[in-house]
Amino acid sequence: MTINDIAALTGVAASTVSRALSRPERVSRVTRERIQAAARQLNYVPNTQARALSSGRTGTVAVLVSDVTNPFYFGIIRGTQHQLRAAGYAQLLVDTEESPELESHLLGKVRRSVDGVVLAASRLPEETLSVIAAEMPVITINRNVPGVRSVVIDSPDGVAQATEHLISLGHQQIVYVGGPASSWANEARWRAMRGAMTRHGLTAVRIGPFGSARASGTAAADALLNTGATGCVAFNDLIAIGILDRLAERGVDVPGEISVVGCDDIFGADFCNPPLTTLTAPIERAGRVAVSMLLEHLDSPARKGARPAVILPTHLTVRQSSGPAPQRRPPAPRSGSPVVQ
Amino acid sequence: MTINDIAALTGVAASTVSRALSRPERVSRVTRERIQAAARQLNYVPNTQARALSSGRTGTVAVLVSDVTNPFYFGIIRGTQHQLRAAGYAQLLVDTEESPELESHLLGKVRRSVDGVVLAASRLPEETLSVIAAEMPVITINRNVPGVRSVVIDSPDGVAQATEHLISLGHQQIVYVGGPASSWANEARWRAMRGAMTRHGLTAVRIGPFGSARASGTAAADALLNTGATGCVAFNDLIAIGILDRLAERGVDVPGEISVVGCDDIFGADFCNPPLTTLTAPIERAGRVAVSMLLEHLDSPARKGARPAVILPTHLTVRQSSGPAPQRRPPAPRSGSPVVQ
DNA sequence: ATGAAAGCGCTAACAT
DNA sequence: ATGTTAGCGCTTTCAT
Repeated sequence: MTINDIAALTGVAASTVSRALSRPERVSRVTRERIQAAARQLNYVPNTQARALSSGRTGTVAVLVSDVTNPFYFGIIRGTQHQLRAAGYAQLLVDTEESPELESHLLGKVRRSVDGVVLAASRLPEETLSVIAAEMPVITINRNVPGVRSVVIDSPDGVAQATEHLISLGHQQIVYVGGPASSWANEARWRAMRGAMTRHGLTAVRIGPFGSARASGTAAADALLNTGATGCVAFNDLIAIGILDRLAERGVDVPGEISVVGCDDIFGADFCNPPLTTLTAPIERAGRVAVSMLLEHLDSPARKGARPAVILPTHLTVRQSSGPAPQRRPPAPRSGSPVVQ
Repeated sequence: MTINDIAALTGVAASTVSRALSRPERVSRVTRERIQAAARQLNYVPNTQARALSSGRTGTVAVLVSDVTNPFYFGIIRGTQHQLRAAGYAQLLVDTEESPELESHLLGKVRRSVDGVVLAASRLPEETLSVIAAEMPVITINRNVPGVRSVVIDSPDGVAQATEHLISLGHQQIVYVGGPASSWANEARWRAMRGAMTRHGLTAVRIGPFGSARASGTAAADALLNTGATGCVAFNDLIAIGILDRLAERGVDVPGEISVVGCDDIFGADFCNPPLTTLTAPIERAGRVAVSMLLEHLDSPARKGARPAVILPTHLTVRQSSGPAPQRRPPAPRSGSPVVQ
């Protein structure tokens, strides 16, 4: 089933069939309708590869995530999937496994197979990113590099809010539980927290880095207790939930003895125990916006400057893992050695 | 950067370059190394489209899920992603949005763009599935159709275990909370539960169908209370967690007044409140095995009969949402009209 | 408005 | 073992 079959059936040239199907306006109404009818009748489906080979456009967009295992990306993937589908694009899902090398390698591999790329949480250095963005349409999520279109979720602002929230509850010693060292968002969140603390004459403490996994919460919770803090803001909900697990295991009451605030509001944050106070991020929307911007750029690469970066707001969702600071000084560090930076 | 550039640089024919890169053993050692060196130096990346167009193989596998939003599929996607990557394949992720029409349409669209398809929870009728499987390499997950390779998670067996578990705790009135009507797994689970109940001289009751979403749990919980049952097994964890939400909202104690058992053991089932007793399914493994079987078939379509279907065992994980049946007769139905089938 | 013809980059016979 | 020659199915000049 090729355009040639349709051409034979309708008695026109293959090129006319091609036009009727790709640029209907360039063909007379009657032939167009005849061709389209034949195509429908023959149940014709264009061959993507052939089309791509001659036109250079693949109708596919790659979405790179650093870890398919992380629920945060599920939200992103939902958003991209939704928007891509609506525009008739296919989605190539790629897991870079937190490795800059792999990311760069895979990017090279898919380069010719896609029209553009959504980089959700790239681990690549700035320069590399700039170079890549110059070679192909790229949009990053939660990563701000000059000259590269991006959508970033304003978690830093949210982290500041979260910090104020804890401070207003009487907490004085608040710890930032750091995420992966290579994460751009991690640094941004830490800076925001430190800033907020400083504005209140307090000193922020940071522990970590920890991996973005629930299991990391164990070590994080132990380190956290060791600091003697009464509250913490974790890099993300996964770690926060892990901290909750460990704290329960060690018999520490949340929020009675210690308040825990997460980040992102992933699936599960509202039904864990206690339900997690967290920064609600428009994750799915970030995915959708990223794709919109990318496709917008694909359609008119001319307007280079248009919407180079959009920032999506977050808000604090207070649930039950945060509460007033304990009245009495928290007990001294319990055990183990500090992991304070 | 094409094979022609490499050919020019090394002074051989393009076809030799092609061979050196795709079937290294068919080229003399020296030329092969010379070519490979040149390819590396020029940073050559083969054009997937062109390769696909002439060879018919795309190096891509489509994974169709009925709803990217459902955490169950995250597990599947992880598994397929992992295994596909290991074999050097790319993964095209497709969401069929629970619609058989859309599924069939998208299948037609991607048909020529992929080497094979993994159908995770197909909503297509048997005949359609048979037809498609005859036309292209297909493997289904949790869907058993004669003549179609499949990997099915033995949840029915698990549901039987779960039912016995509840019976052994003294429950007599146990309800099956049904999932989507179009789900093959849903029917299989219901049959398993009914069978187990019958073996113990009890009568199973089914409510539903409900959609595979946490929000469905609200209606499900209300209908459940209305039956006066002391225990239930839900089609999946998403619904079960939704039931837990609603039960808490209505002040019903779990497992004191009613026991809730889920199915699949998705992310979150272990940290919801109370932690969910559920059937632990090897979800990720199902994805991996599906891909292995598919690729195995792609490599040697000859052995048609090899491993036509594999069944993956499940096991019951007892947590805190199930317990002894309440001593006294449960209170009479509370409100609303029954949704009993 | 339509047709003819030349490729896109690669693989796959067929020769040598 | 390597070179030659056709295409794969489509888009896209360039003619008409």
